[in-house]
Amino acid sequence: MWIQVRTMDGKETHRVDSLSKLTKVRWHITALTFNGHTLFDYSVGLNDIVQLLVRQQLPPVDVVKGKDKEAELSDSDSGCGSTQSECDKSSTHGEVEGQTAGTSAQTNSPELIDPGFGLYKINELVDARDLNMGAWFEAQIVNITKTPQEEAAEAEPAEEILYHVKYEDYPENGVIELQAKDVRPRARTVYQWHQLEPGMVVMLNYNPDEPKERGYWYDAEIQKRRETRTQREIYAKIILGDAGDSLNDCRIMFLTEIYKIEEPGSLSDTQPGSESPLKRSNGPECKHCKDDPKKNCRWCNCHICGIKQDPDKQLLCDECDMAFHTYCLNPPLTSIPEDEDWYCPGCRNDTSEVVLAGEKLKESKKKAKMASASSSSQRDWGKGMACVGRTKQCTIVPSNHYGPIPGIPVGSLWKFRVQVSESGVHRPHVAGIHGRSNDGAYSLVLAGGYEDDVDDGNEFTYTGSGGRDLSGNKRTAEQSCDQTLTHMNRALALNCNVPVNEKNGAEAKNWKEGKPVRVVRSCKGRKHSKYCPEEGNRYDGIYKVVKYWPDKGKSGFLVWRYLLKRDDDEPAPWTRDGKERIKKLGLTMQYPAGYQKEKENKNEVEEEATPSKAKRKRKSQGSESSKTSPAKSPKKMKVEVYKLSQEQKALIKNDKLNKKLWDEAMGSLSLGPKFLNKVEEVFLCICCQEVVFQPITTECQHNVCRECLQRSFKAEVYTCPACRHDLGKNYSMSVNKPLQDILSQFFPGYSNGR
DNA sequence: GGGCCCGCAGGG
DNA sequence: CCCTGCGGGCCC
Repeated sequence: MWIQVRTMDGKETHRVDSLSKLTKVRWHITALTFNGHTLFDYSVGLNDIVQLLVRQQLPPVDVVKGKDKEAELSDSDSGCGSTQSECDKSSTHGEVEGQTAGTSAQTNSPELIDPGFGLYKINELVDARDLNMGAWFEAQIVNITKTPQEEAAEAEPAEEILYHVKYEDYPENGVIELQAKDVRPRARTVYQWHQLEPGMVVMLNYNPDEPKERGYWYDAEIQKRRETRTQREIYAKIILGDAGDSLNDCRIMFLTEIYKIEEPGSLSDTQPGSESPLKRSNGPECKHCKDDPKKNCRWCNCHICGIKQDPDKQLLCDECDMAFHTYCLNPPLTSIPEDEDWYCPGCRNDTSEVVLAGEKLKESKKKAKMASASSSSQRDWGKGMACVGRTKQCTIVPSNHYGPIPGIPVGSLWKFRVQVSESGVHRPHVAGIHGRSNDGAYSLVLAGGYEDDVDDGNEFTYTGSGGRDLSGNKRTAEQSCDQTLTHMNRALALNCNVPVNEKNGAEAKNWKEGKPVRVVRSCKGRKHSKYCPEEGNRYDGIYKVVKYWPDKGKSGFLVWRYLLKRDDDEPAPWTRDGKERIKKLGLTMQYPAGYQKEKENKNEVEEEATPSKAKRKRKSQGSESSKTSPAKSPKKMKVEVYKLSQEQKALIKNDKLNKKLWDEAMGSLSLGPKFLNKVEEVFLCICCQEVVFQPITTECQHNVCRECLQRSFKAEVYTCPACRHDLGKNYSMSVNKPLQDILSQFFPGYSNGR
């Protein structure tokens, strides 16, 4: 188990591995610590992202008073966060004075004041980088300070100059301290088309979220310049920050607004900042109404009525940042609440669940009921695979799907049951049979849980579940009473091609006509069956129930027994054909992401702990050590190509609208069964993240579920969810039937229940 | 090695 | 919501 911890402003991210339920929370994220509560107390779950709000340690009262409170709280949404952790500031005193002086002076007296150091003057107009997004904004310097000697001494020997700037368009952010590298003279030179060359680094307008729209001003390296008779194109690498994040091959939309990056100090002897260049235009603040004042917009105005009026009666939700008229709420509020934070009805948590600082953790009802609450055991759960949850879910077929899972060949191997569950082959975590008592069983696992079962590979007997006393929060136990033909036992009986008989059992007249059961063999069954794998769990193919009958188990209690027989064209893993096929398909043991195989881990540790001289020598020689450990990577095998049936080929050809996508997918036929993963990926709906159902193929060549697109239109968003191409309010949604047909053929029944 | 017993997932 | 369960790590 791992969790990710990051601060609300995104400035600090920590990944914390190998956690367990009782791991005490003791990370020091800047000034913040938890006082020893456990992750469990905080209901931190698997792969959760934990956001911490960095709070300032309160300085003496007189300092707080003089401060602009807004400026001190980091504001992540406006995109203009401050530069450093607020809590580390110690020299707030003098700065406050400078800040206020600068603020009041700014608008009225543009006179430049030289502080005697640095490259800029107070009141100079500059461009300043926002450190969160890497974009540049027009700003003005309101003060310039040096880092106090004693603070700088430890980190960097040289003293550092801090420029205190105010963003012109974001007065609410207050004054931000920036280093010299994040400040530069205001851009004033626009390049001509013919001046632009690949390799040049310039500043231009780009919108990473919606590349065709106006966005913010980024530094970018020109990669390609193309000119035809009718159009000009520039592609550039957008630089998102000085950490090196960048976006390659971005088509630039605003070619007549590409600015030269001014060198620091380059203007100091002319009249810097005195004449203000034309204001650069950013993208609309609201992408929904494009800042159209005539539109009622539920995103930039009241989220309920969309009307702009009464801004003083609009409450901002501290979670989703939407505005709400006090009188639009249900029930309406008569006044603005006094509390510092306010959450809209959609974001508000049950207040009884919220733990305030210093308050005792409340016991939740669910946890009170969980065994761990009452047990005195101090066992530390959660460090392995015993109690983890799934990290993915199989959605290409529904959970009540009969037959093979598309893309998962016989012989597939997984180390843990949770992975088998993720694959969709056998969904329950622990249970041996997956089924529904009024439908049938979809899969079962042979794990030797009932020792009197016999297994001949092609044919095996299986014992039903139940008849055990599971009190004490157990999952298995000795047989202690009779089993009944209910629940999963009845489900498995229903697979048998004969009317169900709950008293005497029954035998199929034509067993092959029964419902198919996916069978997984686990290494645990190896004690009794040589057909079970030596390690992990293996998918062995489709079996059918030949007959079932009540029997007396070794314990003396009644159990239900089933005889299953293999009925699958794919060869069984233990046959020669099967072994060859496993090789051909390159099937190897799958381990969970990030899972370290124990043996290797141990060897590694041992070697590290007690390195003999000889070993150490060998290690330092490098290449030889890789020879001594057997090649970990399996030999690259040529995988058997995925074979399309004639019908499939015809259906693909029919889907003319998606020819390009199918060409792309077919490029992966050589991946064998993984071809279907590619199809899944190519035809994933960007909204619901499942294979598109009742797909609409848009004019911009994207595929979305009809339902998902309708949902978008209902919210008055009439653009393609994938690329934001405008589809128009009256867009007629017609399902791409050829695509639906071929997808149903690849992923049978995937649309059930959608 | 063997008993204990946890959260999770699924059905009903 | 409740009940069930052919896993699997922890701890003796």
